[in-house]
Amino acid sequence: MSYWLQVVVATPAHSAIARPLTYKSEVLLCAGTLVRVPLGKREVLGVVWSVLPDSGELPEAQARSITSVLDGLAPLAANWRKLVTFTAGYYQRSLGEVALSALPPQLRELTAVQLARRLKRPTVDTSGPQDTSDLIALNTDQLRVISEFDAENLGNKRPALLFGATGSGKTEVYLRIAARVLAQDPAAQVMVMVPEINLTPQLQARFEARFAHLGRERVVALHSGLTPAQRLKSWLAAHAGQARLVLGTRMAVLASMPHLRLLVVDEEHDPSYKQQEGARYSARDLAVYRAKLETEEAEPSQGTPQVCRVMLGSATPSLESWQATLTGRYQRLTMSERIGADAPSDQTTSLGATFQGRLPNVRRVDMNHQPKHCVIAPPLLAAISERVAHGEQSLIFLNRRGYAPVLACHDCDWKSECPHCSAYRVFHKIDRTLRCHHCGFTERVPRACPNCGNIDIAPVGRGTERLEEHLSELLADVTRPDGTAVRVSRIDADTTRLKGALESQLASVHAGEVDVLVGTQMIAKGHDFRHITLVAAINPDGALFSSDFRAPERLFSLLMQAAGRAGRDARHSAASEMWVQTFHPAHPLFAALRAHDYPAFAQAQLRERAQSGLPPFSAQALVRAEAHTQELAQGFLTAASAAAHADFGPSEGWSDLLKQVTLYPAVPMSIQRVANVERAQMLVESPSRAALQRFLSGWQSVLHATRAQPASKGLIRWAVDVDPLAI
DNA sequence: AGCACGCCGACT
DNA sequence: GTCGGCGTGCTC
Repeated sequence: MSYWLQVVVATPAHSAIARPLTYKSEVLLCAGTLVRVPLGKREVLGVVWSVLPDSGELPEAQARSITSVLDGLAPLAANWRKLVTFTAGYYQRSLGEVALSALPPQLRELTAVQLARRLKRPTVDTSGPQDTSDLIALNTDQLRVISEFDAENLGNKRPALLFGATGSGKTEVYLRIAARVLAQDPAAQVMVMVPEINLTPQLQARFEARFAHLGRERVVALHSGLTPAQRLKSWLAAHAGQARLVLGTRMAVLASMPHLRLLVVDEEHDPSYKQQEGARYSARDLAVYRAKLETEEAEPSQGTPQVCRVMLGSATPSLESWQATLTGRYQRLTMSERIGADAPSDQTTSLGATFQGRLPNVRRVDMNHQPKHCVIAPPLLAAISERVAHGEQSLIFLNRRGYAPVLACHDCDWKSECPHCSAYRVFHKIDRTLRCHHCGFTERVPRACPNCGNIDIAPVGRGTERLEEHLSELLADVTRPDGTAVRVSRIDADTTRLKGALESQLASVHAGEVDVLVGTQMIAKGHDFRHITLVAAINPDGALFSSDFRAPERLFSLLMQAAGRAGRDARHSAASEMWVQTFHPAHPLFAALRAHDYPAFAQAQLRERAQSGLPPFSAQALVRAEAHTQELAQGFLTAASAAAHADFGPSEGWSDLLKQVTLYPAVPMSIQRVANVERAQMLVESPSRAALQRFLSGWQSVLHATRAQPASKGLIRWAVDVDPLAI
């Protein structure tokens, strides 16, 4: 007697296999069981998706038998499979791709025997003392938002958005609500997500200290910075229910957590929650969906209903989440106090209410009234000098690494273009190279113009490397209080390439070994520099008139976050400043920034978005195509668009659906060619998210059929990006 | 994605 | 004469 199993395996969306494959088994296995199955000449990991009474459409003889069962592992729960099914459907990818990418990579290599050996290792449960900081009083804001959050447990259990400025004590709120969920139910699990790996160690230490009483290994991290073995270990602990709290990046949202009762998404506006390859999911949006999935409706006969809440937190929420609080779909929790000062970190202090930290004063520098071509306006330079003389630190932002974005010949029109991309190569003075930031192509800087032989080739524009050099020259005569010379330093992706480099450079800033720190946005996030009293944005104007409608939102968030770096130390906070150099000082974005008024900024942005029918007032998807010629890439998209309109819609009501969906013409992507591949994209938009979803599902087969046409020969790949962040 | 099969250039 | 380039096609 054989059983017929539907098994999902890791097949990419491009392959014809989008649905589960049928295998034979001599033993009955339940859905969610992990198995190893033969696929072609290989043996791969698969997940049993369902059990069938027969082999279905497939002739029985063609079905192969499963190789082995990973029976040491509990089957993946129904809710996990529902989450994967939703993710695959919503983001237009195959079930197998989503399911298998949610499992730790090492699980694919392990045989059943190796896994059994791994699982046998006992975990020592050594409880530690409870963190005494639990005894520290919360401020009134924190107490209020927690009780508001709790009140929803009895109501409609909406997702909550915790809106609170940098340093208002959001982390302590997360800790408290997590602690209570864990205490109420000895099996309960909590997931806390952060945008970047950089931010996990300090947060992990804080969570581990607070939950030490639960025992060792009850708090685990899950992110791409872990070794394969660590990742497997964390995943297994979460899957077995052993780990009570999982701290992770976006990938963690798909982890198996059978007793999940709370999800926290810190810095929910952060773009890194959107996966940028493969299944392009938004971990924040999936967290909201997952909480809903895990919240069972109370069954009359049963006792307490199972509740899983989700809390999103930000000082500058995404406009999507903010809009949801305006319509009442999300619960808004506001914290307006900034905790000051004397606390060891941004956590609560009994003095919080008395010594409230103040947000820095924002100063706009009108660059129209400054000397031509100056990089640092004289008043800003004077302010920085003064800070140095007082022994205070300054932070200078420029979102462009390298020495200069372009190298150009003065005689002919040669510029440092990348031969493989439609972009300029950036001049890096430190190793005298020209580097393409898109494909990585690197060459030594030529001595003379490769085109005309002229020696006079010069850098155009400024990056962090050049700004650091420039500032060192400008500040050469400035001395510190002890009479020693000023110390200018730089932190960006180039200076932190080596492992541990970021940590050591941050430590050097903390130790006061740096007076002026130059850097890209990577230093705006999370790092708590206590002695910085001046923050300056050198050239933020680019985002004001960008073709990307989300650019102002990102800029506002970045500047608010940067401003939050200044004056966290109460001794200086009254005098701390955020400087913004701009040619458009009257821009409303800066007015809102000056007032630290996110709600005003959001209101203005949402009004514009509503008028233009942009998200969150519409739903978007992008189809991207790559080919060796731009014509072919665009041709594929145009053909797929035409096929969607041709009268052979895949389902009933297709033409009505089309009326609710706009397909824009195919256009080259903003960087048209990368590594000698031409890229094109097409925007699909609808006022209704549901209509867009139905359209994309129906269109999927049309896209595959278009790909199979002879005209599409030479197309390298295509993919759909649902809810894209950049257009 | 892997891993095959399948036709055209520089090598022991 | 072969080794190997990666274009095209299949995997229950």
